[in-house]
Amino acid sequence: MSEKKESLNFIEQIIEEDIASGKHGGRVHTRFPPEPNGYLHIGHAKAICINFELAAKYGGKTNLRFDDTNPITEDTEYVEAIKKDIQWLGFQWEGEALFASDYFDQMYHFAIDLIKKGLAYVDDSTPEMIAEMKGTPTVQGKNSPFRDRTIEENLTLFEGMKNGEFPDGSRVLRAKVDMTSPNMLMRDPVMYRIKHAHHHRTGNQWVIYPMYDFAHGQSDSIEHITHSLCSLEFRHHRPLYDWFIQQLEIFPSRQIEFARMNVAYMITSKRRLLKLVQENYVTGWDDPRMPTISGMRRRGYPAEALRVFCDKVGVAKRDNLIEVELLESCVRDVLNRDSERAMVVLNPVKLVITNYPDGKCEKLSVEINPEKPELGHREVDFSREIFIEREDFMEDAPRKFFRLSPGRDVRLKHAYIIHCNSLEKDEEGNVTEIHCSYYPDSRSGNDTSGVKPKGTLHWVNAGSAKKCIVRNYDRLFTIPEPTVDDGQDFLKFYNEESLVVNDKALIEPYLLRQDVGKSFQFLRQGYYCVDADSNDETMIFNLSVSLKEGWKPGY
RNA sequence: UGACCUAUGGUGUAAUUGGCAACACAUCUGAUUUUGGUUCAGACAUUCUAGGUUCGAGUCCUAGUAGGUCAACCA
Repeated sequence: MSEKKESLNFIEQIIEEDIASGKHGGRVHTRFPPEPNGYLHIGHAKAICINFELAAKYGGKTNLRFDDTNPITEDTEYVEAIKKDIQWLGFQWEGEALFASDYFDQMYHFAIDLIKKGLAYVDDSTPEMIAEMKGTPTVQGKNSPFRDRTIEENLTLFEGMKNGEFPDGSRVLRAKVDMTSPNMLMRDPVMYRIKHAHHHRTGNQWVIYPMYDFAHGQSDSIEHITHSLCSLEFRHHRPLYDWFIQQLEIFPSRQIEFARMNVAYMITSKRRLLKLVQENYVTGWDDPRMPTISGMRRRGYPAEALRVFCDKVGVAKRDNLIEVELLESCVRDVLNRDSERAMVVLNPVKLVITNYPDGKCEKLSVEINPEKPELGHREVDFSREIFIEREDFMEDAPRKFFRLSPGRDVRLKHAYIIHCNSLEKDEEGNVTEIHCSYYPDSRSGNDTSGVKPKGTLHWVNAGSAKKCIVRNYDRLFTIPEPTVDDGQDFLKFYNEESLVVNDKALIEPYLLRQDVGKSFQFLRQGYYCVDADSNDETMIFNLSVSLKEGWKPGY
């Protein structure tokens, strides 16, 4: 057996070094820490895959922990949606879902520890004054006049903060680190602020809430997380993350930063996604155009495709912009393998087979999925009148056009080879009907005609065709990076044609009453899934991704 | 007027740690095909720049250049 050396990403290298050195007894424990203030998107999908797959690879565990330390933006509605998305992606966290708010009491005592060590103080300065004293990246900060309060006074005031004796914004608890540090985050960061707000889990029990820097690392430590993975923006937080753990003398979780994923034509800013929803540019968080996990699910992207995509994208520390084509390739791959085939005519034109007996109806056998022959066949009606795709016919066709044109032959998929004889047009010159004759000995499966047409067309039987609605989706924005210039006007790059509804498409009856979410390959066109808006009257299909097109008509 | 991070095909990641620059996507050829799909074969790189160390540098050293991040009582 030839051993192929597997290449490791930089996080795996760190983990393997830790295991080799016996750190934490070789244990690997990660966590996915969403804030329940919005829906998960493609960027979260990458973080989820990394955390869960890395832990699984090394026999470890992954916690789901909601980072709910800001009561005014968070809600249980998001908690449930986030859980659903993670499970749909195919992952299960260790035990029950956890919450940073579960540790509020412990964090409070951590803060008291720090005060007692002379490493934290209550600051009465206004937010403006604190910002002023903090300096800028290139100008050192200045010490607060409240920095040298006695431990006893700090203890009393902090307890007063906790007991609700002071109004919002009047005081904060700050860590006493170093106002001259070149790292802004080390300039006496705020640990606790006063917020008389209702928390989605602790209700009105608390009026002080810890800041991210005094909650995240502490939660990691409490859960004995070994490798705390986050995105690059948190690089500057690491010295503070380590400082708190060191001063508190608690379990030393380690923060490791990786580059978050950017995908062309997509945005992952929660604020901007919310704006798209609120201003009705999309129909909701799960609009199939949204880069949210729920949106992609409704779009018909299989969870497996998302996982494969995240794996292929890799993990590194440099800024990146992934082409959507890679995502679409992953989606096609899974859908090609798994989805049933069906014939749907999106833009119908009638075709009459003049030498086919009127009133005759044949049951033709069609394969369900050529990639899975074991699935067998089903039957489709064929008769004298059918519909074909308008784009599959051209009166004056170039030589490279392999479809139907007067005088040319073409194969009807699963049926007969036909020869085009004539056509009818309306006053405006639109083709209204195409007349063909068929070769009776060319039936699919036992073709003895010897005719070798260049192309094969999909079709639907006129007598049994049903109308449906097809929602064709395209990228949400017209340029790859709609937020590059950092203007709020990313909306000017909104793609007005990101949704085109087609209500004249014709399906074969087989497609009626299929399960919501089920994917089909509409032969020669693309992958579509059944939308939840479908009902007994009308099926609604969402375009997941089109088939690759090897030939583009030049008109 | 700083600190930190990052630089490898069009895109994204590799390169057994100093030994023939690899894989995937995209693009372009060609073969196969009753889906112009799938599948198969092939093509596509001054490793940011300039010096240096070395038999040998994507990898090590020096100096540049470019991009990113940091000044919420958000996470």
